[in-house]
Amino acid sequence: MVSTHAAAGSPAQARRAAPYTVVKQFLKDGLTAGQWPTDALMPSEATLVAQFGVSRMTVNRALRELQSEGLLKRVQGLGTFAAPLHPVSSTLRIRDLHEEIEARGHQHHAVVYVQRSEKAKAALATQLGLPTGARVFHTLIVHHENGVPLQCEDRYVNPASSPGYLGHDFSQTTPTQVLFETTALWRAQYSIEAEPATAEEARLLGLRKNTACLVVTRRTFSRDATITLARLVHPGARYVLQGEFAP
Amino acid sequence: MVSTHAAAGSPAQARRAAPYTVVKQFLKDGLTAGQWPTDALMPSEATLVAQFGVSRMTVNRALRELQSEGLLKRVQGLGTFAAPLHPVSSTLRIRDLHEEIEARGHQHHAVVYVQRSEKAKAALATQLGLPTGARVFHTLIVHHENGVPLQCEDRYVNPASSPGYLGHDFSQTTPTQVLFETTALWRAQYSIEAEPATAEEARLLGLRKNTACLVVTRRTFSRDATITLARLVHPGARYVLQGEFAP
DNA sequence: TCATCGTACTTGTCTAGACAAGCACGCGCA
DNA sequence: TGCGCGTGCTTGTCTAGACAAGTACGATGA
Repeated sequence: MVSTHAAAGSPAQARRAAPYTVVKQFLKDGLTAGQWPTDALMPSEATLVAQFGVSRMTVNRALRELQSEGLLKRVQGLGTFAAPLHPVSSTLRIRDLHEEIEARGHQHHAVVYVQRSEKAKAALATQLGLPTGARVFHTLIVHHENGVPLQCEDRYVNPASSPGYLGHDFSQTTPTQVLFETTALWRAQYSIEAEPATAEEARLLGLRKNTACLVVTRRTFSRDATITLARLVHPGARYVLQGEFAP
Repeated sequence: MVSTHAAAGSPAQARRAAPYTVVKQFLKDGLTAGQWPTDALMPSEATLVAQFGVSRMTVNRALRELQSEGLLKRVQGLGTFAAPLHPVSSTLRIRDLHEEIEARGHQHHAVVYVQRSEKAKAALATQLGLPTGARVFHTLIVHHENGVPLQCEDRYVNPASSPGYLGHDFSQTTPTQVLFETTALWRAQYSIEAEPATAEEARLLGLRKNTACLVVTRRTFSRDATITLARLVHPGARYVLQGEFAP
């Protein structure tokens, strides 16, 4: 095949779409149009090569990317199949609060209530993977957006992971930032639930007791150890997690 | 370079890792070990080609995949840079409730309280992209896990998107499944917040009024129109959204 | 009848080389 | 001094061909 790669088209024209994106778009369009229902056999690489007049590597890249985006399933020796078009599962993005407030163009400030070393009780020690009674760092900070309390951050940190943790001024920087810069973050677990505010949380956030709150519990791990355990309490009426997806 | 592709190694041995995965792992390890701090210049493709003795396409694939995983930033003409190692933002998976319950090996059943066509009030019509007073389908269903009410699903459906919606028996199948099979799902928006249960919700879920609930609001779109608007209310004490990420 | 082998088709991966395009920097010129 | 252009580095993409490996299925033989 002669290389048609070089030229063509008026130079002032918008640049030609890369061939692999053309193939991707073709398949994507067909999928969203219902041309290939779930588990239908898609055209083989050889077919697409012939159809678009490109090399197999190009077609392969298009298919591989669509697979990694979850739109296709590929089985060696069998073929390529249409994946269930997002079985209503989806993903939700969780951002750092400081970032989020700044991104809204609002002002963030933090009030530190607790910043000390404590002896861990049994339950806490277990969660951090430490022996009962081991010393852990504890901070309790309330974050405000434009002066309104938005999050109560109750955090325990494994001293082994971040020995200098307590030395920071958390009215100027956030624990998240500190931990992020001083530890090798490796894995995190989240859970989100609704709970009534405890008496203390209600006081700190300026709420009535038992107000519905959105509670995010986050555990963060380095390769070997638990770095930190955080309980983030948000007034339900003021805080919303939002997400979106598209195939 | 002579092709070393063919042979080597005892045949009974575990198959050699693909070269691109070797390069990927090398870079991943260095990143998590802190060898390249955020925004550090990573080795160029040419360097890695020389270092690993593979072709540029192979190195390129490794780098491209790491970029799509968010671990690297690449700028044409400049180089490859270490991305901030997940700036604590992460993603949370949202699954279909029916799937989720079955996956736990539990029994799911649903009680239908409302299943009819209604005239949309102004606010609702706007959200569905319809004129005020247009007819919309309305279902109100409570889902149980092993007999315990777990979710109250209040859903409005655009008749244009799924004309046969009301014809289904929702004690046997879920609206999610029906809509998924009959419409071309294209995009969805989520929001998650904590709210006290309304009187009606409390009654349906067997809760005291004002109990903290986790409320997921989901809007789903086809390419052109809004398909459905759903309000999913979960008792805070019984339902937890969980997620995890790793680089 | 049933097990086994070969074949055709599929995806998985790699190679060596090529041209395009974006960026930084330094040299030369006005 | 200050502007512009060339040069060298980088990534972005494509090609044609190759071998590997997994699957299905029909043909062959016991």
